[in-house]
Amino acid sequence: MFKNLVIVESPAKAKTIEKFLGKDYKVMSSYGHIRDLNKKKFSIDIDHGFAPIYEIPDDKKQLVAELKKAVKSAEIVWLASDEDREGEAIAWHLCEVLGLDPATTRRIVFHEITKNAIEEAISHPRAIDLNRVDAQQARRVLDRIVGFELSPVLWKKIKPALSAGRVQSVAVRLIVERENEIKAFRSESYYRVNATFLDKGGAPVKAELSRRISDKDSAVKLLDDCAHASFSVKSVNVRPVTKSPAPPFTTSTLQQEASRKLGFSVTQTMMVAQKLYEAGYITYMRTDSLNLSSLALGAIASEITGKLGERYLKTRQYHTHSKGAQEAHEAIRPTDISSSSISASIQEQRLYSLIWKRTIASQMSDAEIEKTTVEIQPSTRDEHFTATGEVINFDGFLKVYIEGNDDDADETDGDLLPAMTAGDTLEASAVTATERFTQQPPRYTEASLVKKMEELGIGRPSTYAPTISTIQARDYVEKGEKEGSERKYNVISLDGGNITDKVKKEVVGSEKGKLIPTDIGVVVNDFLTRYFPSILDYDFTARMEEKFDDIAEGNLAWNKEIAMFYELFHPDVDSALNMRLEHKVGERVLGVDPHGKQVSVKIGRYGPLVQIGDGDGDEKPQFASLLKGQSVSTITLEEALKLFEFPRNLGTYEGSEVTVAIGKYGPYIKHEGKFVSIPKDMAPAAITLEEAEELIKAKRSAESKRVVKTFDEDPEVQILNGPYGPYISCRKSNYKIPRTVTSPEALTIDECRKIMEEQNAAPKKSARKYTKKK
DNA sequence: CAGTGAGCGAGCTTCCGCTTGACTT
Repeated sequence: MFKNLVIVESPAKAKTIEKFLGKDYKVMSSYGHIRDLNKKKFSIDIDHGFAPIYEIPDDKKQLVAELKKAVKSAEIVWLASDEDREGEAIAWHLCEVLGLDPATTRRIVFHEITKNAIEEAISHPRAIDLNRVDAQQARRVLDRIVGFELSPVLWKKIKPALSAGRVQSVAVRLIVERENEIKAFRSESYYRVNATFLDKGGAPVKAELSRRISDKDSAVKLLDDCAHASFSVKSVNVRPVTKSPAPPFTTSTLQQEASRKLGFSVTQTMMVAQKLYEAGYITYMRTDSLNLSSLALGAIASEITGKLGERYLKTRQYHTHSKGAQEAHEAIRPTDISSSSISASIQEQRLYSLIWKRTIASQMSDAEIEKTTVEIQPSTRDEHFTATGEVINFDGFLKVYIEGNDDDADETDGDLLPAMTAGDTLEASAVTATERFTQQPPRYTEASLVKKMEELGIGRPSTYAPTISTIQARDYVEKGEKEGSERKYNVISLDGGNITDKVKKEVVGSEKGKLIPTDIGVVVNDFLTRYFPSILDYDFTARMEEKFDDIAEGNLAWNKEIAMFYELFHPDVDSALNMRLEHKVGERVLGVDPHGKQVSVKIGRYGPLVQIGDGDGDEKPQFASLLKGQSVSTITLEEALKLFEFPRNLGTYEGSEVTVAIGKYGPYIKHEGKFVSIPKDMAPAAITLEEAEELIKAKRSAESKRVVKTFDEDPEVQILNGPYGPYISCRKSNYKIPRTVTSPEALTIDECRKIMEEQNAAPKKSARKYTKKK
């Protein structure tokens, strides 16, 4: 028996605040939402005011039972879910399910987990805000309608099991449109001219010409002019600049910075952050707030003054400018700022250190920098050279943390310049014109896509990472694997009066980890933007958010707004479903084959394919899948016809046939009933018998390493090497080697038998379904 | 692991936002 029951969203939070509240309070967690629409059914009663039909999912039933029991034995129930739209709805669902009265149940909120904030919240309970709950219901119902009406259109018109939604479809659109910009981009070359001058004392001054030179002839001419010029200082300009620190982390900026500085994927960042949160090292990691609690501000201030001195402190409160931010939590910060490092896994330490530095820096003074610009005039030309130098007079926050940058800028200013005054003469020791190329727009990375999504207000901190996984799982987008390629460029130098011309090489255009649309992504996007332009509009979410705000204010009725939307949206769905097109969506006719039959490419049930014959006559068409790296939009007739040359017989090796074929998992070589995959960088159409033999040999040697140990006593028991490390195999059954075993190769047959027995005896835990791709 | 894609037919797939498990032979 206890007096008070407090329900929060997160179990880690429950643990923390239970400590603050004392023994009269029991704190439990709802683990997020406890009710939702059915996972598979539409669950919206369109004819009755779009009433949502909620249910408690199976994996929440036990939790709900426990909450019900706790409610019975409590005198007062406090609903302390987050102070945002979803939190309000969670509180309301709790009332509905637990049989509490929304009008009288005490609803409390706190933005920070401190004793003061919690006591303050307890002393100011309010009722549930039903208008805000309605805004959440509108959001939920809208997303269900869009997702569950649009996806089936794609199943019918393009390919089964595809999906569309308010957030994911716009994310895909961003990536497809960026790719289109890149395709339309034509790189141009120009010359950048750098020079090193020497002052009277022989000190070097690095400078760059104030304008770009468009072509090689002009560059040579300029260098020639410089060879016959004298140089003098035209002007010296010194001005102070200040730099301010970046605000503390939100989910989005943490994902970006962990990607730039630690090379983490957004999922990885969130997994590591979750660990840190559960261990009590950091505050909540799914947040859009820049706010730091007053307690935290005080602790950070004393940390800075104590370690670095008063001069480095500048207390700042940041305010978010993000669209749709709901600020239910604090910014992401260490819970104990006096710990600059923690003992945990390497990844956890690195992420923690990043958060610690960013948090400290956000409360530090501006850096004070003196920027010097010197203009250097050649006697033979109108344009001048510019040298810039920086002197840091006071480092401020730079002492601790510098924010990363997405574009790989190759500017280098910040050199120290020798003292110069106008009229000084300088001597040119070297002038170099380097060929450069205008840059195509950069492809999105996971992190830069999150940044863009946040700017547009689509998605929430809890969904950035899952959305990026979804669009990859649906094969709309994939991460680039191509390393960069070599490019040649000219370097023309003037050195000691002679002009020399060299060709250098650089590696550019690496696509590793960049998001690139697939054929399916492109076709789905073209289809959706054409037939559902309003949903795919970048401002759709922002406009809906305004409606939700009005609903939350009590100025609009949620189901009327949904009805208005539905009246416009649903007819578009119907007409898209029923339209008849001459060609399948995304189909492209390449021409005719030698027999005069039509050759076309399109998206089939299993992905992109080529088809010979249009199926009009009696003859059955022929099909072949496109290879990885080939695209519906760029494949030529010739390349398409080559795909029908498989399986290809290469000849014989060790007396048996060697054939090349295209399978479900890509191109492969078949020999004596064994399959050998062909690596991505080899063209299956051009592979030779010799190359195939090499691959077969390589596969055999890998195979021989697979067996770690066999036993004379029992040939059916083997220790094998698998992707997760060594394991025991016996008659098609596999057994995990316990973690306590340090050297599996030393296991005896008896030990193996014991391990197998134990695992056979152990009740097989209800095998969780693993949604494995392919 | 290693084609499958029409001409039968049924049944399945799918959204966004809150939360954490239990799981890797």
